[in-house]
Parts: sequence; structure tokens; C-alpha cells
Amino acid sequence: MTVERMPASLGGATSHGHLLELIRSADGLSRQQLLSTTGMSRATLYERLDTLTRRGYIYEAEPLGSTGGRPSRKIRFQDRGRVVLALTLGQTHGTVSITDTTGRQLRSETFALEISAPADSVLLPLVEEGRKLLEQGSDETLLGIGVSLPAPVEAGTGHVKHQTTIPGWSPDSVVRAVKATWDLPLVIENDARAAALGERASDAETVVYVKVGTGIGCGIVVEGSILRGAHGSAGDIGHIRMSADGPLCRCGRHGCLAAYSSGRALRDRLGHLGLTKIDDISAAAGTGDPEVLQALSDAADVLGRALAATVTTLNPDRLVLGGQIGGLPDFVEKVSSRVLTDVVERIAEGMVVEAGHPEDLAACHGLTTLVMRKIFAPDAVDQLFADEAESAAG
Amino acid sequence: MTVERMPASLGGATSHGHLLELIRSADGLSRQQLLSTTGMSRATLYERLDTLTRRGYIYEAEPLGSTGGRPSRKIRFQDRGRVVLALTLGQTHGTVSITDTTGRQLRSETFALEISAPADSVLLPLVEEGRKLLEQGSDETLLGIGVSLPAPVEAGTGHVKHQTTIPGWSPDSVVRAVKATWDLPLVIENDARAAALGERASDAETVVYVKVGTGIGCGIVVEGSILRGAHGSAGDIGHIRMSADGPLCRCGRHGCLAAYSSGRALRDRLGHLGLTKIDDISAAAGTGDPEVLQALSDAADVLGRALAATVTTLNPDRLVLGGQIGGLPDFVEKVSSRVLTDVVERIAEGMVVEAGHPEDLAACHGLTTLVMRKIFAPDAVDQLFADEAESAAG
DNA sequence: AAACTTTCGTCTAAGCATTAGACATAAGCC
DNA sequence: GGCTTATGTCTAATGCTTAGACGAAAGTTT
Repeated sequence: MTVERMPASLGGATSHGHLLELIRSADGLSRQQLLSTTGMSRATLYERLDTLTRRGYIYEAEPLGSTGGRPSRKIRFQDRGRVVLALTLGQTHGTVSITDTTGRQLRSETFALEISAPADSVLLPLVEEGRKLLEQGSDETLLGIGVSLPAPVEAGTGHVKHQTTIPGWSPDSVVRAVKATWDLPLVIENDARAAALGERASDAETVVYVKVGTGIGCGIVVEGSILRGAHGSAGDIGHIRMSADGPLCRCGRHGCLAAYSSGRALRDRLGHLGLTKIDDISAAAGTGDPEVLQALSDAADVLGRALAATVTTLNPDRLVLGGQIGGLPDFVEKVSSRVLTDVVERIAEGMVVEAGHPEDLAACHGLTTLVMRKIFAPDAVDQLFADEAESAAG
Repeated sequence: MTVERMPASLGGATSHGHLLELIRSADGLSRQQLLSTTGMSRATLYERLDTLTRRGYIYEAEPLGSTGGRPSRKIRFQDRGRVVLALTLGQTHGTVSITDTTGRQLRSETFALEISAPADSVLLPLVEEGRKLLEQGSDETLLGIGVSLPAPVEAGTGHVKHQTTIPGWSPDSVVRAVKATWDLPLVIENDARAAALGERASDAETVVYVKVGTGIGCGIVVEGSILRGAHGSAGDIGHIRMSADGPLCRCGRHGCLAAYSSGRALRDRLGHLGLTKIDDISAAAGTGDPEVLQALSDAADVLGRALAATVTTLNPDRLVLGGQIGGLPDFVEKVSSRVLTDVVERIAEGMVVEAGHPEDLAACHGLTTLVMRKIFAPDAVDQLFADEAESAAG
């Protein structure tokens, strides 16, 4: 006799990992609902739920309203007291955050730092602060750690690629600094990419996140996954060439987007006003200084022209701007209008151009998403259960 | 007692579908090799192979060389006599091809057509020619049909999107025209996207395919899958705006890439030489007409500038040029040099810029890939087996 | 030609996960 | 208290998968 099965896509959630995934995605399902959505037998499902409960993956939450008989109880993903530590490093500041499993910040501290300093001198204070922040919580369990950097990161290993922004750091400096304190799942990602992931609303969306701070970074998320390209340089839009004879860029070429629109370029242009820091510029923009506003407008216009090409190539649902410069309302407004006029209507329509969440929050959220994915990926969970069963038997 | 299992990624090929996938990807594996790679038991594997053989999915091929004992026999995916029909429609020509399961053309015929004519008057002759070509083969089984169009196509349904190039076609005109003759798996795709897929070498690569014919099309393949974007307009680079006050484009705006570099733009520029067709231009380029060469060079230069932005955004492994204009050696050369100078070295290095296979072949290959994927996707095969088992039991 | 080696093909008993379904209990509603 | 629905546990049956045996097949080596 053959059993009626659900289409594999929806409910063939037979394994522990997929069942957990189902519970984690739906916020609270009753046993009854799980039985019908998965199509599993009572005995099997209960065994699975039992195991997942015993191992602390799920718990039984409040009852749902009764429909006449005994009320069912929600089964929930065990997120109570589970936290992720996110270290988001920028060029000049770093934030240490404790987040819940959905990426919401619970506690955080921001510090000044100099990213070009030796790796350990930058990282160890942050790690130490992480330890302190963790101690402030009661009954919290740390699940994993995420670190974002304003530099290219190798996809699989999390190694820092040798590059101008972080000259002295060895590839595995972050891994070592963190692993020395916590032997837990660790994810390292470029800051713009982490923020892009943190800004995405649904898994179906294509999001382009552009960070304009000291430099220009960009993260592209297509259907929930980060676009990396052949050598991990996808989204390196700061070096789109806007003209053959433009200003000199740090990369040695002329006319790069970053030489027009980055915070560094603005600082150079506005240096004579005594604005020596990027934050000075955003502050001056707030006061309405006309020269500053004009400079921002020019920068935004060039960026908008470049992004028009990027947007035309990718047809995203959303274009999100962030960073100290990128997030300024006037800047967003100007970029938006330029992009929307330069992009053909078919692509522009329905696309949202907007300022992102405060940068740390976005990156923090993205990092938590990555950490959670790494730990609770169905296959990873199944593997873990299989390994434990094996070692118990062997 | 617990069984040692292979890592799920590699060999956990327990189901019929995944086993078939494994056999299909490796070209000829012995039973012995299958046993060790999958980790399945002899009995189970043999049952699976038996079923797959009985249903005509696989067959036993020639023996491998002996290593001292009885030689093993290769198990092969059943591709003998299996063909796919590919209809590749351009603006002015259409090709009907019979391909083997790897996408290699076996027989083909090319016709002149006018894409702006009513759908049925374009499609029915091609379908009829397809029937004739199929009759020429002996002992061939048609697995499915692929159709590529020089117009946007809706991803899931294969419906033609209402657009300027094909004004009179109803969304489902292609589906109806084909399904009336063959009730088989059908895939409909945009021509540049099909070609992009047809050009890809490995599933790990990111490939940007740019077709310069009458218009400019572009297909982007990331890790084997086609990038579509929010409304399916990803890769619509013909309307990247190259200047605010450039020539008028058909879309009503000024300065679009297509107004500089498309075959149509070249034809307009070279009209006074009596070159009224795109093919005339490529012919004249072959004879070395200096005015034509200069026009091509200019067009290529602008395209190269636009592609530099696209390439910087995506960091592809390969940039492939195709189409009547795009495939011209001088054109490729010029685009390549412009892209490679405009793109920052980190991205340019390792990237290959090259002319694609003749356009029909690439699109044809891509279509076959899509049809084969649709039919032999592991899940689809498993579903089929499950359904049949159920109906046999019920 | 005989011995050797390796694969092939089939079969069996055992193991294990999963299932259908029974049965008792719990809990809210009328 | 009766009704209804969900929960919790248990059992026999089912059926897929496995380990492993066994012999035949088909080459190589001696």
C-alpha cells in the first residue's frame, strides 16, 4: 500500500533538520498542524519533537484558542535566551552587539577604532567588550558570533583578503582572535554584504545595498543569497569608471566612482572648510551649509548615474542606501531621483529607493541571519543528529 | 547499529532521481563505483538501477578495462535516440533544430521571418518544419521542446510579455502553438538568456552574455541559474543611459546604450551607404570598409564602457559577445580592450572576454539544458516514480 | 588450460524506521 | 456532566534497506 505524501517542497519534512526549519519559519505550529502539513505519522512526529525538545531546539509555548475541544499548544523554536554576538567593524568605529535570534539588538556598545591598526589591537578590545556584554545578560546562551569588516572577505573560510584598507591583517586574524575566546560557529563577512542581507525583507527579493562612508561598498542579495562573483568581487562598484579623465582614485586610476562620491572624496573637496572627518560632513549637511550640500548633491548625482547601470543590470526590488554619507536624507533624495530618471521605466517601476536602517543595525541583522543559517541549516542539524546517534551507538 | 553514510552532499543519492542525476553527470559509472560513491547497499542499488533501466532512463554500455578480474560495465544515461527540439527565433530569422540530450545540433533549418507578424503566422511554419525534421530521424524519441524569443518571457509560465518587439502576440501564443502539436515538456526563454546558459562552461561560473544584433540583449548566469531580477528585466542593459543628451532611443529617452551600439543604431548611421540590413553591415565589416569599421569601433567603445559597469557589478568569469554585430572579431576586440582598461584589475584579471558560439548554437544548447533540467530534475523524477507507484497500487 | 581476480546478479534473514490505528487522558466549551 | 478536540503512549504491521553469502561470469595471469 502506498502512502499519500505531501509534495516534497512543502511538507516532506521528515528529518529533524527540516522539521526544525519548518517550526522555525512558521511562528508557532500545533502538533496537529504539524501532522497535517508534514504528513508524518503521529509516532514519528512525536519522536522527532521529543528529540528536538530534549536537545533544546524547540519548546512548547502557550495554547492556541480552543475550537470547542482541548486547545492545541504551539510548538516554538527555542529562541528564549539564545543570543548571537555581532561585531560590526567600520573604518573608524566598531559596534559590539548582542542580538536575539531574529537579529534584533538587545545590548550594544560602539567604540572608536582605527581599522589600519594591527589586527589584534583592534579586535581584542571588541572581543573583551563582547565578553562583558554577555555577562550582563542572565540565562543567556551564546549560539555563535558574526563579524563584519570593511574589507573583502573570502567566502568559505572567512579569511580577510589582503587589501589596502587593512594592510597589516593576516588572513586568519579574525578567526584566531575570536576562536581564542569562543569555540562556537563563526561567520565573517564584508560589511556591505552583511548589511544588504540585513536589509532584505523577503527571501524572494533582490536587494542592492550601497554603503557610502569613507569608501563605497555594495552588497547584492538575490533571493536570499549573497552574490559574490568569480573572485568574490561582485558589487565592487566603487571602481566603476565614470569618466576617462576624472579625479585620481586611490586605486591609481582616474575617474572611478569612489573618486567622485565617497566620503573620502567629499572630505578632500571640502577640506578647506575644516571638515576633516566624514562625520563632520554629515554634521555640516545637517546645518544646511550650502557648499556642503552642493558637494553632496554632486556626489549623489554621479553615484546615481553609476547605480542606474547597476540597477539596470540587476533589476532589484529595492535599492538601499546606507553609511554615514549614503544615509543622509538629501543624499538619498538626490540619488533616487537620478536613478529613477536614468533607468528605463520598466525597471524603475515598483523599485523602492530608500535609506537603510542605521548601518550597524543592518549589518548586525545580516550577521545574525548568517550565523543562524549556518547553525540551523537543515542539513547541518541532520548531520549533527546523525553524528551523535553514531557516537552513542559506537 | 548505525550505518556509515557518505556526506549527503556527495553520495547520499538514495532516491531514483538523485541516482539518475549522478549517472547523468558522470559519464559512465560502473555498478561497483556507484556502490562506493553512494554508499547504498547492493540490493537497493540494484533495485534502483533495475527500475531505471526498465523505464528507459539508463542502459548498460561498454565494459571498462579489466583490472585483473571480470571487467565492470559502464552504466550510462539513456541518451541514445533521445532528442530535443529547439526553436530559436530572432528578429529576422528563426532556426529549427533537433539536438541530442547534451544540446548538440543534429539537424537544423533556418528560415527568414518577421517577428512583428502575428504569432501564428510566425510559429506554425516553424512547428511544421520541426515535424518534418523529426520525421527525418529514425528511432528518435522527442523528449521536449525549447523555444527562445527575442522578447521578455515570464519565468514560470513561459508567457510572452507584452512588449514593443512582438506587439501582436498574446502571452500564451507560443504555448498554444507548440502544445497543439506536441504534448511534451516545454520551455520558453528569452534568447539572450538561453544563449547565456548555452555558453556557460561549468555550473560554478558566472557568465555575462551580451547579444548585439538588431537590438541589445543580455543574459546573466550565476552558478548555473539565470538571473531574472524583480520583474524579470535583469540584464536589460540596452537601456543603460550613457549620456543625458545622446541620440534618441526607441524607448523615447535619449542616450541609451542601444541608441549607440545596437545593430539598428549602426544601420541608421550607415544608411547612406545603402546598408539597409544588419547582415549588410557585418558583410561590409568583413570587406574592411573604413567607415563601417569606424562606426563599429565607436559602437564597441560605448558598449565596452557600459559593460565595464556591468562587469564591475557582477565580477563574472566570462564575458561573452554574440549576435550578428557582437560576434564580429573587430567588435569583440574593441569591446574587450575597453572593458579591460575600464575595469579595475582585481576584477579584470582572470576574466575572459570572447566571442560566443554562433548564436543559434548557443541558444539551442541553452534551451536543451533547460528542457533536460525540467524533465530530469531529481525531484521531478522522484515525483514521477512516486505517482506511478501510487497509481499502480491504487 | 587452469588458477586467479574482480565484477555481476540474486537471494535471505535481520534490522530499523515509519505507519495506521487503538486507547486513554487532558482540557476547554456548552 | 456531556461534548469535542488535542495530547500522549503503545502495538502490531509494513516495507524499505542492509549485511553478507553464494555462485556464475568474464576477464588476466601463469
